[in-house]
Amino acid sequence: MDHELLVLGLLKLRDMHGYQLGDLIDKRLNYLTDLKKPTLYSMLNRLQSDGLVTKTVSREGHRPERYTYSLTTAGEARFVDLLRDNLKQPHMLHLNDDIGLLFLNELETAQAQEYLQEKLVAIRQRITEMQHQLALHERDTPAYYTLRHHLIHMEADRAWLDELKGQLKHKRVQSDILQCLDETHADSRQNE
Amino acid sequence: MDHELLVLGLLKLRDMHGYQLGDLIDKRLNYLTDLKKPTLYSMLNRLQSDGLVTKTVSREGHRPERYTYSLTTAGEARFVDLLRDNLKQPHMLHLNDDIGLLFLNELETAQAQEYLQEKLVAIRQRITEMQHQLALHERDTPAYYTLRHHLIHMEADRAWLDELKGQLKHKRVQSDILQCLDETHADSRQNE
DNA sequence: CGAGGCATGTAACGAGTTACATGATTGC
DNA sequence: GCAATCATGTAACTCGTTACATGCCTCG
Repeated sequence: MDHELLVLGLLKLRDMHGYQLGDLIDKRLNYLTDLKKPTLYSMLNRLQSDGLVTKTVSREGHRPERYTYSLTTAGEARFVDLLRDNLKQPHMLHLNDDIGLLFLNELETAQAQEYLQEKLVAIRQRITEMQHQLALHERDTPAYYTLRHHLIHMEADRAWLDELKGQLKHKRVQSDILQCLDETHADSRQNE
Repeated sequence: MDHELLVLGLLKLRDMHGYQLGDLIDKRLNYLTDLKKPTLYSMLNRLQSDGLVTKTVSREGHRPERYTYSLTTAGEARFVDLLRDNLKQPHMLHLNDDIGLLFLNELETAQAQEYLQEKLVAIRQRITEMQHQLALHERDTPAYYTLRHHLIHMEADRAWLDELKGQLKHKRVQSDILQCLDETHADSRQNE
């Protein structure tokens, strides 16, 4: 539902046509999500049949037709609902990096280190890019907030990778993911 | 593909049947992802028809049948491929919280503060829970790594929310999300 | 004149969710 | 005896992706 919140919110700030909306999300808000254009277009159609937005055709010269969308009253109400939920809810954050991390000891230490180093370099670069982007915005604007929030998380990641790099050198870790399986049924019966 | 990595990786550590796998993910690895059982079952079937795992039936007493899965050689190769990609790639992290953050000024300051406070309380609680979970694991084990990584991010979030709370009090922010729209086409023509 | 941007889609597909079905066993 | 747990699924659905289609405009 967060994509819906995004689209309704942007339309609340200003009426827009689909392509404009899509470009904005692709080019300026790509750090928030990566909603693709076809998904967006079909969502706009759904929002319209749900009565949350209205569509008006317009054409400038001989350029392609534009369908400009505006929020209806129902759309505004829906927006507020979604916003409230989004702000209250502590979104469960699922970091896909962690899944690889879980199997780190299935690889040679040297290999793992090489891969993680690659990731670290890429993250450092992203951080720099984002810092430049952040510099373009005034303090205490919404875009500033989200960029800063993002940056904080990326820096947390970088710090983490630095820490991990150091620890990997020293010891060979052993897996304990499955320990619970043994514990759980240890008293009742043997598993496998 | 990360779910596939997870399942293959767990099966590499130990042969398991579907329910066992599902329970492990639900109860011990819920901070990593929230793969549901039906999804898991259908994935296991797909992995089997792709020749990455094999299935063997077993029954203990009159309990329901179990289908125990093991990695094939192809499965192991696939696992290593996925693991390499996962470790190298700096996953783009899309924080859904940020979408709400973007529209913070569409709400009364007091309201926004109330909602964010609610989120903050929930996050603090999660941090405590996770600290307890972390205490159960030895240092330098894979589970320890992932839990610690997670904790780092949640603490980053908490710090961020504390910072934001302070800043919201002072000033009324104004939206600058759309500034780029005006800029981009300012020279060519008027938008809307 | 060709590449790339503007503007909107369709079609086929895949991954994931919820709700439901089944049937046995265990624990209170 | 009733609820929860064990164990495996099916069916219908939503969301999202990729690849493709169309056609006009602008810039070099």
